[in-house]
Amino acid sequence: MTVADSSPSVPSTSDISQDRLPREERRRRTEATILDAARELFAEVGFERTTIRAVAGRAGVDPALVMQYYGNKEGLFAASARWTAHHKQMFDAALEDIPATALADLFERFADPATRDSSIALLRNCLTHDTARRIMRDDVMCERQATMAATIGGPDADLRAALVGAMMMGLSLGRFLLEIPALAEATRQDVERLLLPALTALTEG
Amino acid sequence: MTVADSSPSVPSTSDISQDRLPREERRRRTEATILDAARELFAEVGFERTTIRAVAGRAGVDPALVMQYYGNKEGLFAASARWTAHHKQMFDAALEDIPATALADLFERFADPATRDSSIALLRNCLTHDTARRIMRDDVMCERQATMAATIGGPDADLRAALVGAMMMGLSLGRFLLEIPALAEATRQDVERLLLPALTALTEG
DNA sequence: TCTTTGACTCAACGACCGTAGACTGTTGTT
DNA sequence: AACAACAGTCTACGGTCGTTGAGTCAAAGA
Repeated sequence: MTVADSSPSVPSTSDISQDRLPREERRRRTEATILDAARELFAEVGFERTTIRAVAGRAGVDPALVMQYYGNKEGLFAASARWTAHHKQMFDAALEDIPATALADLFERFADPATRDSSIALLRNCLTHDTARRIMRDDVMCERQATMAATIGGPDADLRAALVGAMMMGLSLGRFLLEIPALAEATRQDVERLLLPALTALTEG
Repeated sequence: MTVADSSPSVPSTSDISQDRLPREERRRRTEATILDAARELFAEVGFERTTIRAVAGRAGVDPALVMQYYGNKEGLFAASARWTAHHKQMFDAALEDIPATALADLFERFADPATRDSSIALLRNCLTHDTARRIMRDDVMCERQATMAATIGGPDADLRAALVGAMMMGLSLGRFLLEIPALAEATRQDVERLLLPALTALTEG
């Protein structure tokens, strides 16, 4: 039995009484409600255990409507896990600011409810779902890596940048997904204080 | 359609012509063959996409036999992903040897065919399967962490050790699972050369 | 007001999967 | 040689899931 099927037809977002709305606006809202429900479930239980019926149930909608809007389950996931690259600031970061910028980016991404679910959905599924893996590798890791490597410079720039990315992934995993006690309960300040020197050793040689 | 169903009844291990064997020995071999096939598939495609029928097919055996030996799919996975703690050497490692020891442990684990599959199976499923997550968190990360923290000492010992563990996880993920080019193609020497100072900054303050 | 468009639902199909129970044939025992 | 034990197989059930096509009903246009 799928865990996600438990929640009945209680919409998660505040879309109560969307009567008296123009048809187009109403459609956009239900479409967004479905997408939010999908993101939540993909983040909570992963792609395989997430059911179209469960998504529809959480969104307060018929399962067939989900198919009509997103084609199939894969399309729904692709729409849910789309990466919002808000690390433009990384472009402007000087060499000595890379560690702090990378850490701040990570913590803010997981603190903001708007980006948290899609980040977790991507992270949780990137080892078992091909689309998630492709996005994580190409759109997240490789792109970040290129940006950082340009600032780092030197013969090992790419590898150094990739290692910084790997460290960030390991931290996210341990703290937010596996919830390893020592990592999950530590304050952001303590993590930054201990990790900054290590990352700096990686960016500056 | 499940990818893993494609391989027909070709046993993976060299158990051809196990006729003329005492019954007890023969049973042990088929049981091991099944477990190997399961480990491979759990490592390759993950728990959900791995089918009892596919495991049986790869082992050259009837699906019902898998059930008879391991009870259910969950039992089969638990038997496949059992962690073989061969990091006893970590106990003897002095403070300044922790980084090198941790890295050597990681590389050897993924190089040895005997431990590689179960490591990948555990890693690939620890975000979407509860048993894998529990083993990864309690039996792998927390235990390692306690061993290292005892050597590190100081008020931040636990967090420092946990961060080292997280770095190792991030590296394993990026290099062996996601196969991020810069990480997967780098030599072991280059990775160690760049990572050792960073890990040392973490263990010694 | 009549018609049409489109958001949304209902009911069901077909496939796959985990699992169970009865069955077969060979091996070891007396 | 007859019998018992057991590794291994065959067949099928019950359930779930992704997906589909026909149908419903309210809102927009003429």
